[in-house]
Amino acid sequence: MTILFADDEDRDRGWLRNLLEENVKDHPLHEAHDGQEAVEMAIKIKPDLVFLDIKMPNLSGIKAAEQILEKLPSTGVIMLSNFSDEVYVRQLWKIVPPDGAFGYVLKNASNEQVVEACRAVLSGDCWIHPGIARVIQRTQNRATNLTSAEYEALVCISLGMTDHTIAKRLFLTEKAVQSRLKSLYAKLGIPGRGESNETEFNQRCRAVYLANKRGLINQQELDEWEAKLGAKAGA
Amino acid sequence: MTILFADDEDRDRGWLRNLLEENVKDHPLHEAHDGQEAVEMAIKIKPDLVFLDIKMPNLSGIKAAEQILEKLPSTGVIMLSNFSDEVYVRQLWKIVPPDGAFGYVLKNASNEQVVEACRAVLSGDCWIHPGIARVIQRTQNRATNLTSAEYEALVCISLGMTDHTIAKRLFLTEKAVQSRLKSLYAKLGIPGRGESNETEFNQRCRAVYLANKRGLINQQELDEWEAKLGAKAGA
DNA sequence: CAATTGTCCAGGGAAAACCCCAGAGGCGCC
DNA sequence: GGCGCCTCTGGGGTTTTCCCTGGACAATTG
Repeated sequence: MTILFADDEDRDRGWLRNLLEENVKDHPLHEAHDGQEAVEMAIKIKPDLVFLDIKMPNLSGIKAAEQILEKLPSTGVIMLSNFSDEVYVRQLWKIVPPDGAFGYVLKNASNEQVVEACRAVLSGDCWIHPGIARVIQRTQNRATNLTSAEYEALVCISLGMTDHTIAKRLFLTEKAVQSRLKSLYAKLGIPGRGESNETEFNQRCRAVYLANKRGLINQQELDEWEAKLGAKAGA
Repeated sequence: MTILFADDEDRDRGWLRNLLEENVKDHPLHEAHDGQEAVEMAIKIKPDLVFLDIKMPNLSGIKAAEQILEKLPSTGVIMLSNFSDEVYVRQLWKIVPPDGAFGYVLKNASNEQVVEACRAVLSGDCWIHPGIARVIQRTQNRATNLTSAEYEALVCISLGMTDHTIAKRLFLTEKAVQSRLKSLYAKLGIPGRGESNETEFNQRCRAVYLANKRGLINQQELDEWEAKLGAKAGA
């Protein structure tokens, strides 16, 4: 029962170490300081359980988890996050094997909750922080869950692209782009021009605002997309 | 030399207490758990130094600082923040008396840095975290520093309002709104339609993206504005 | 005082965003 | 097979946003 945990913040790492030493005894503990290191160490020591901070330099916790699960699918993974962002839940959902055990705990969790999550995952169960229960629900709700096409469009307008630019980048017609946007607006519940007698919105900006508010996107994610799409454009 | 510190997170509060006990000896320490409590305690015990987390329930650290400085202008204030958001620096700049001592430290600061900031403020100096030096610079640069009119416009489009809606809310003509937006775009360095041969942007959304990226605005701030402006609209 | 800067306002024009309608192909599911 | 869902497509429209030029006023600054 080996445990690996990765976090770039000294303070959080210390907290986690103390916590695990006291409460989950007799497990060898290993520390990593970023995502890259976590992956390398995991492959070497083949831990049963991995704690990963989401926000880490070099390699995000999500991507680290992806690589680790690729090589060692039976590893238990517990994500640590400061935020209840839906983006991450989305991504995690994709990379975790259907029968895999994983946990998602927010950093403001109590010590007991972390221990609980730890025990659950070690015994093959999942543990989801109460604070993101509703987020999980939303990702499984038909009416509000975005398709990947809609999500792509959302990212693009969030970066400030025009319909025309999006069409070029994604190899679509402008009509297709507008079609995606239309259904995106509908799913986010943004009233159209005719509807809703008083409040008038610029749907494009409103969509960005709501998406941010719901944690569908966040600045870090967008910056990565910007780098990706920008590079494609330059070529 | 009394010290008061306020933070809603148990973990951070414990960290701060230990740190101060060990390094800044012989000062009575007082804890508050939110902004409101911090203000009340400050008025009672009249501390020489106050640590305030920016993100707190009931009353934000900024607002708490404002109220404390109103009653006790000679209090030294050190803000603790997770982020290097320009919004907060903007706001802090306004409420701190010109000759007041204050500090701004990010939460990922080392223990030494916190002690250093503490000592500086106690002896009447300011201490600004290295990570936000450039942000401070920008707030004082003519070409990039937004006027309050431009900032208002920025907030409004970030919330997803149309020109027309903004005009109504702010009691302006649409032309005036567009005028504000135009200079906002210019200051953010967003190329217009004709310029910049290839890259085409939807300036409105692009402005929101860049403003978020630079920390001019953030979700929490926007939510507060939304509540404020929404209420005004309902009346 | 003059010069600068920020703000507001105007008209007219081009482009982008959004609206409604409808249809067709692909996909998985019962 | 029939059904629903997602997606792209088309035509033909309205509204909004953005552009340009230009003027007026107040406050600040040299």
